[in-house]
Amino acid sequence: MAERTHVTLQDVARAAAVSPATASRVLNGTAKVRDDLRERVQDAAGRLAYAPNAHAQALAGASRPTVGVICHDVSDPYFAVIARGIMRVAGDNGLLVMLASTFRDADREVAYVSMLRAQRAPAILLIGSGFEDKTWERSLAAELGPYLRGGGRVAVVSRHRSLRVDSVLPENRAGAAALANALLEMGHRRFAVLAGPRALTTVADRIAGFRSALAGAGVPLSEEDIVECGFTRDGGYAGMSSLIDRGMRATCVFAVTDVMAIGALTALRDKGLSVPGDVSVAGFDDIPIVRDLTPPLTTVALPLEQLGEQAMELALRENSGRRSRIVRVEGRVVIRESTGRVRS
Amino acid sequence: MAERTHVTLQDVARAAAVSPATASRVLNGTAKVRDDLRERVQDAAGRLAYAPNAHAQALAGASRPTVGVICHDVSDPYFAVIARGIMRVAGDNGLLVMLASTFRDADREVAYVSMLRAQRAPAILLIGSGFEDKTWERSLAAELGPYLRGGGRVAVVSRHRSLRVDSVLPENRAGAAALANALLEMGHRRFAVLAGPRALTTVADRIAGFRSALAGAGVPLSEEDIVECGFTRDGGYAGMSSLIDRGMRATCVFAVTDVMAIGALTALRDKGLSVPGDVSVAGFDDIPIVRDLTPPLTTVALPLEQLGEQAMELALRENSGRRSRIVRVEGRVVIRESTGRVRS
DNA sequence: CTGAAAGCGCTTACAG
DNA sequence: CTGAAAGCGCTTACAG
Repeated sequence: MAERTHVTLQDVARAAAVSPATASRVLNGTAKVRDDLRERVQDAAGRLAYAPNAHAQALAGASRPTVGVICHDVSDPYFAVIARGIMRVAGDNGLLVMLASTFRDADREVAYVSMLRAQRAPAILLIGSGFEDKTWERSLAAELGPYLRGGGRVAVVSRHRSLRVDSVLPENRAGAAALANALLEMGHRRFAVLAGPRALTTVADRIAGFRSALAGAGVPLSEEDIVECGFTRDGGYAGMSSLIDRGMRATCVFAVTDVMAIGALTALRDKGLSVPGDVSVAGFDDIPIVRDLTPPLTTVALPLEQLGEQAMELALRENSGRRSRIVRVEGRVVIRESTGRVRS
Repeated sequence: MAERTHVTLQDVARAAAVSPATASRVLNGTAKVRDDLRERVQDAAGRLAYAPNAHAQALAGASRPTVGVICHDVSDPYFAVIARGIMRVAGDNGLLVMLASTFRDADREVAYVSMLRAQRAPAILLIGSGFEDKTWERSLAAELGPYLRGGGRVAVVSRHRSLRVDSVLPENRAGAAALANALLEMGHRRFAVLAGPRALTTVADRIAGFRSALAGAGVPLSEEDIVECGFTRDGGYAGMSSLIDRGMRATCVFAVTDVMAIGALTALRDKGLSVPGDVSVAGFDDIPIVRDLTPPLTTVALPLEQLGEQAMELALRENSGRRSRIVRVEGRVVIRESTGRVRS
């Protein structure tokens, strides 16, 4: 490998025949400098293609303008929309944003937090449901605590409360309950649920909300009606397929995320079943693509972009109180053509 | 804001009653240290929740394990799959990956490169078509050149060659030509193209390939048959809508990306036209979601994940030669149900 | 306004 | 094996 050789402030100062201090002041605009010196410095910097060493700057006390955002998978459309909101607010505040995917690997998540902490990033955002996992939470808290005490800002979206940091929380229970009520209203009485891992708080909350609304109407939802499958499009496909294979009795299937519902719809198509003719399907989140499906998907719409905006704003705005702030965000049931009335 | 106060190596060393040098050696495992000292250091570090300052480490010469990846929009499914490939290879090599979205803003792109350069990231990857824009290219080259000379690694995907860096290039012309031939074979003779900005090299190449294959068969493609619209799902929707409104004569529409084709399909559905009954639709890229559309989309499949893997590998593998390396990647036509034969 | 100097928190030869 | 010291490249009081 070629020698790593960099142009330094020293080099620029020397070329401009000024002190490093003066060169620094010119390049950062932190103080008035005589015109001719300023020009010489700018000239030299341009000529030498000088790029300041961010590490040295940071070490010397300059502030870092790059916030870190950690999610499970940037390619998940749910996250993608949230990220857009985060970046909008960050951009408005002159901040750059760098994203990382953990693929739900706890170690990797801690590694990213640790790296961001080591880099003294001004803020860290954690997006997406956490696991009900004490060990994981503890090692995460072990990173986050000192980071916060050191002046770092943290905000999370959809994360279990026990982290005790500023949070944006979708009303998963209420949203799922509202959806259940809408489906009951359409005449459905036999349901199945495509669930992701139950240890995910988001999954648990959505199932609980859905189930309690059904219970309120005297409609049971047994454990057999709940298929636990991957929290992905392929998971939804597999879950729906097995549901069909074992002889589904449900008139309506609730997939706990739109992404899973997409897989479910394709599984139904592949098995030759029609939606909503043979069975109705509903999801949760309202990611943009569901409008392009055939039929368009009934779902609980979360203001995803706002979720991201609010999280970034929480991280930006000083928390004057002594306890963590929580912003709760409501979902709204959107009925589209993937669900139909039951002919009685 | 709370005082930013951090635990330093000094603090750990003091607490363990050793020198900073020894503490450093223990924490990095760079040299043998007597067992009792080692334990004292590890104890102290744990107790104080010590996190090394990455800036100081970097400045002192340690290597940085985080590569930067810059794309137009992480939420674009095309990029998402490529990113997965990048991350797989990076993970195998013990590297962390941070992603950034530019939203096609040249200034922002340069800002990210500059930041990564300032941070002395070991490698920078640029993903996605560039504009045919000299000014942009120049300012980018002004950052990349010194970065490379300083020992940084750069690799790009789908980027115009003039940057003169290691590249992974999909065979856009050949792929589009093969698609055109397949469609001709199905009996189509009247085509329309939904194109993104012509200044994007990817768009220009795909149109050129498509058109030249048609020309080879004596089928003209006039400028009026090409609708220039946004390089997004909404662009495809708008482009298709206007095509319909002005009285489309084509039997087959080629959208230069799958993402645009998705919008086109929905526009057709909204106008009450059936695919492929009334009109056939084809895309390019083969992003995963197109299998879930109804009907599934005919397209040119690019091995997207491999594109990312190869780019990361280029950045990792020393370039012994004096010129930049180019990896060309072929597309493969995949006929699905969104295209049909023309009954003659 | 400008410069010399100290200091940010590490790592790594260099001595012992 | 261990420690004192120099140095990485900046910024910012502190003097002038």
